[in-house]
Amino acid sequence: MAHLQGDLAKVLIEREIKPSYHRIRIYRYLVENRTHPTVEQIYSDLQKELPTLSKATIYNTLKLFSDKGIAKTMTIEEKEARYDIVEENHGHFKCKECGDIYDFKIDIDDLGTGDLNGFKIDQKDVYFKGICRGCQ
Amino acid sequence: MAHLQGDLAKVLIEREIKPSYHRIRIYRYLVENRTHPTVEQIYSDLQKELPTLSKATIYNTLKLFSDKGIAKTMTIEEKEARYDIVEENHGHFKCKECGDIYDFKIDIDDLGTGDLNGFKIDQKDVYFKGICRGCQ
DNA sequence: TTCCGTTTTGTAATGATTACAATTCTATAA
DNA sequence: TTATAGAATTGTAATCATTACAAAACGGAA
Repeated sequence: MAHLQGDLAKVLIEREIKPSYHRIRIYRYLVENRTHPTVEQIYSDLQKELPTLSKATIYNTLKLFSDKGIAKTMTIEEKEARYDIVEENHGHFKCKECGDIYDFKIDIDDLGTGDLNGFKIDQKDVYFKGICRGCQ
Repeated sequence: MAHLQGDLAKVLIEREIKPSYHRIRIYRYLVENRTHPTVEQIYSDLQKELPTLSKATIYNTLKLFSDKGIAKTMTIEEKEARYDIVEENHGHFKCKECGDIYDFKIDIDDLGTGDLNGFKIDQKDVYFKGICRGCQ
């Protein structure tokens, strides 16, 4: 436990992220709080110990983490909702480059319901992200 | 084709949606444009033919359609992004009632890559929605 | 036609996110 | 140790999708 900060710093360095103090603390927060926190939550919790922390830093840092692959955003990365006629058995692929969204066939019901016993599942969505053929 | 409006109206009535003219036109737009349109796109396209159409109506109507199950929103219904440490093989279940998000085990790589030949897939996300055990 | 409830409109408010310039920090070299 | 350059952080203002809400328009029943 004594080397926690150091261990975390190592992870950042491996991913080519300079381990500044704030970055380490934000990363540590994510590791210790597996609760899908919002920026707001991260901010209000960490501010108790880091009074000068600003939201802008959190946004910057999370964006950096996402780019480097050690954290990810849980929305499909849209601030604008998009709408769809209800239709079964397809997933959505979003190209990071051109932003286009492609449908692809997938049997979503093949997905087991995992360990969701007793849960009522109304909707199943599968989202992939990457680079489409045309943008490679 | 002559009865298009009427056919669409029937679908709405089946779902207990009073088929007002604007509602039919918005539904028709979704049926004819399988392009995951945004509210902005729906608005600017439909406005050419329906000059008095307002965005508020589109928001209202899409919300109604979603509630009645004939359309769906393609985001996980959050305006606030949530963050996650990168970790493999779990999906996210969001309870519509309490808003909590649960992880569940799933082998996402079991999902075939569908017909995405030549696409580079960086990230695969599975989102379920419904009612959790505690809220039933 | 009149009336009532529903739908639609327009605008103002909200709230997350981004942009950006100014400030602070950090590591390295003199 | 001090100076300096580049990176990180801050704070605030701007942006933009979405929601709230009251007023107006609409539509069907009597």
